[in-house]
Order: sequence, then structure tokens, then C-alpha cells
Amino acid sequence: MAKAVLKEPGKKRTASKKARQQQLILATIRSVASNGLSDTTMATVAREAGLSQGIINLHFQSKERLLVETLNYIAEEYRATWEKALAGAGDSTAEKLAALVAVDFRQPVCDRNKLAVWFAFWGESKSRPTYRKICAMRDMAYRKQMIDLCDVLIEEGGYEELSSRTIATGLSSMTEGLWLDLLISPRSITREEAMGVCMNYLELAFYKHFGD
Amino acid sequence: MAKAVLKEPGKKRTASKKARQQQLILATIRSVASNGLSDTTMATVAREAGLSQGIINLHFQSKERLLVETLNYIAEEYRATWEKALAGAGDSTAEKLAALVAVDFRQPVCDRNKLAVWFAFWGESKSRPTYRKICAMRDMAYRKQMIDLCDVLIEEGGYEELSSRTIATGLSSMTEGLWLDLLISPRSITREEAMGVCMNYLELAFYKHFGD
DNA sequence: AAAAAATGAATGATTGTTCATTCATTGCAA
DNA sequence: TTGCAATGAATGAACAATCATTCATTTTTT
Repeated sequence: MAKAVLKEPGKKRTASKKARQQQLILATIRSVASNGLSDTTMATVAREAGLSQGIINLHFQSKERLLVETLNYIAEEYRATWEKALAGAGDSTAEKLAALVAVDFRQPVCDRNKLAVWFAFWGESKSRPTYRKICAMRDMAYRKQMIDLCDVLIEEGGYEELSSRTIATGLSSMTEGLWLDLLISPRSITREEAMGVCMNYLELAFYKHFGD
Repeated sequence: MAKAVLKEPGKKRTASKKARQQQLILATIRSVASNGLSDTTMATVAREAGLSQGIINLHFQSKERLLVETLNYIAEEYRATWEKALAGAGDSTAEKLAALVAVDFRQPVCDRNKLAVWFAFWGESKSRPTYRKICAMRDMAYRKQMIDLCDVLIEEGGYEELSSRTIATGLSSMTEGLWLDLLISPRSITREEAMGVCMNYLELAFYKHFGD
């Protein structure tokens, strides 16, 4: 039913369903970043995509669906990115943890437009169970992975005073807080510095692994 | 012009300007928390306040002004709360830093409705310079205080390996990230546990001051 | 009585959605 | 290949609903 008609869109004016949907999602990300979620309308998204008014209802049925799919898109991109990073990291657990942290401060995840989208949905999440579930899922999957890595490090280094849950919670919370800095005051901190703050935390906790 | 007509409103149906404005701001906080910023309208706020439609324009001229004043309200409350906590804390620098951290996880600051408001405005801040400035100001003032305290601790304890800016950035970022947990997944973490994560960070960094 | 505060119906602007129409692409027949 | 329907993607004007704002009127206080 939803077979991809064109794999290489080229200059065709009618694209495959998947390509159009992604185009509209990317336009939504830009609109939310530059207009805010409150001022993101069907018109601003369509204009950003260079398409007509009715196009979104054609592909997403409703504005609500478009927004949910946009959130799903960046959540899925996030998950895929750190899973890939883990797979490509060195064999040591410390290297894997460092790779996991690095994902949060590099493209395509650490993009200012996407950070704005995350915060926009977080801001609405208390009143919208759908948003909250997607955000909570993302967080849980990521944190479980981080706890597992911390457990191995604690075992390896014999850090009896550490709790993997506490460190993992602290580390991922720190990341999200640093995202806020990068969003609100991009001039006051760079992505490299932000990652440095996290690495410093790791050095303090797992000094046998990350110490100089 | 804006003189307070009544200091003790009692059971009067017409309150002083200041009291009405605060009543409307508190109603706005509740509406943003339960409806989201996108679905917060003049009608939802007025209904939440138990007043009529036109009341907001009477006291704030526009919706935009109401929202800005709401953000200013929680920002000012935040500043006043930690300044008060600092003044009431023990003499030692370590106690002061602990008191500063504790503010973030207690009432009136760490209120789930207010957390929702913070995230709502953060989400819009990229597209609204006014919001961003207020948020950046709050952060700068708080972080300057935290850096100063860290500087003293580093001096006292001779922690030559630590950077006050790095620790202060990490600590306040961690706080904001933990707020997200409390907002999104309140069942997965308590305020006490969240504060514990921060205190654990302090123990790792300033082990001579916070060690058991 | 005069002034101020509050109301709520009315207004014009904006929004999400619909749908009749246009247009590009594809599959098929010759 | 060339011609010709058939398909469905895309358009944009139109519509109903919702929104922020205004203001004539009512209510309350001084």
C-alpha cells in the first residue's frame, strides 16, 4: 500500500510518501526552532517546506499527528545515533561510555534546532501524555544502557562507594542541563566545553579509568 | 499610578492591582502546567482564576505581557529563595553550597507546575529574545554565586585539579536535568533522590568537605 | 455622586481542516 | 516509441471554529 514509488527523487515535483513526510518533519523542526511551538502553524510549516497549505493534512491527517511524528523522528534519530556510536566505539567499557557521552554533543543530535524541539516538547509534556511517553521512553532506554556501562566500570575498578544508578542519573541529567546552556546561552559555552564538563564528572567518579 | 488600593483584601470582590495581578499569574502557571503553553488562552487563565474574559487585558494589556510577567515572577521567586537560603545557611562555605543546592529540590521552587512553566518558556526561548534574556539572566546570577562558592572551597581544600567554572556548570546543569526527570518521570525519582545525586557529585569533587 | 474595577457580549483576525480542481507520473495499448 | 487513460500527489480557496482584544455596561468602593 505504502510502497516507495521513487527511491531517487531527483527533480520530480511529486515525491514518495516517505520523502515528503520527512521533508515536512524537517520543516517542522525548523519552524519550531524559529517560531516556537506556540507559533508553529500549518502555514509556517508548509511555507518552510516550500509546499502548499493542504499538504500536511494529506500526509499526516492532522497537525497533532505531524507534531507527534516530529517528536518520534528526533527520538528515533537519537536512539539510532547512540546505538551506532556504541557499536563503533573501542572495546573497553570506558571508551564506550565516552562514546555515548560524545553523541550528545555532536551532530546530528546536538543541533540547536533540535535542542529547541526537545525543550518545546518537554515543556508541553506535562499536559500531553503522548509527548511524555515518548520522552520518557527515550530517557529510559538511554539510561538503562548507561547504567549497564557504569555497572561494568564499577565492577572493573572496584569502586565500592559508587552507585551506578546515581552516576548514570547524574551524567544524563548533566547532559540535558548542558543542552539548555547551549540553547539559551550558546555564546557562554561551546559543545566541546560542555562535553568537557561531563568528562570531568567521569574523571571524578571513575578516576581509575578516566584519570590522566 | 499603580498604588496599592488595598493591603488587606479581606472579602472584597475587587482586589488591589497587585493582588489581582498575582492571582492571574498563579492562574497562568496552573494553566500552562495543565494545558501547555500552546493551549493556554486568555479564557483558560481567566477561568482558572475564576474571573471574567476581559480581566487580563485590563491588568496586563496583552497576553504577551501576562506571559512575560509570569516568567519574571518565577524567576524572581527563584532568586529571592536562594538568596534567602544562603543568608540562613550555616557559616561554612560547604553548608552554603549545600543550602543552594537544596533550594532546587524544595518548595516553592521545585514545584511540578513551576517546572512545567520553566520548560515551556525554555522551549520557546530560541524564538523569543525576551524569554531568552530572562532565562539567561536567572542562570547567570545563580551560576556566578555558585562559582564564587566553589572558588572558596577550592582555595580551602587545595583542590588544584578542579575548575570552579566546570564544577559549577556541571552542578547547575545537573540540577536542570534532574528537574526534567521530576517533570517527565516523577515516579522514577523523588526530589530527595534527585538532591542526593547532586550531593554525590559534590562528594566526588569536594571530598575533603563533603566526604562522610 | 464620582471613580475605579470587573464584566461579558461583540469584533476582527487567525487557525486547522476540507475538498473540488489541477497537474505530474505511470502503466498500457497500438 | 507514441498516445492515452488512470492514478494519486499537490494545490489553494473556502469554511467553521477559536482566539485575543475591545468597549459599553454593570457593580463595587471611596
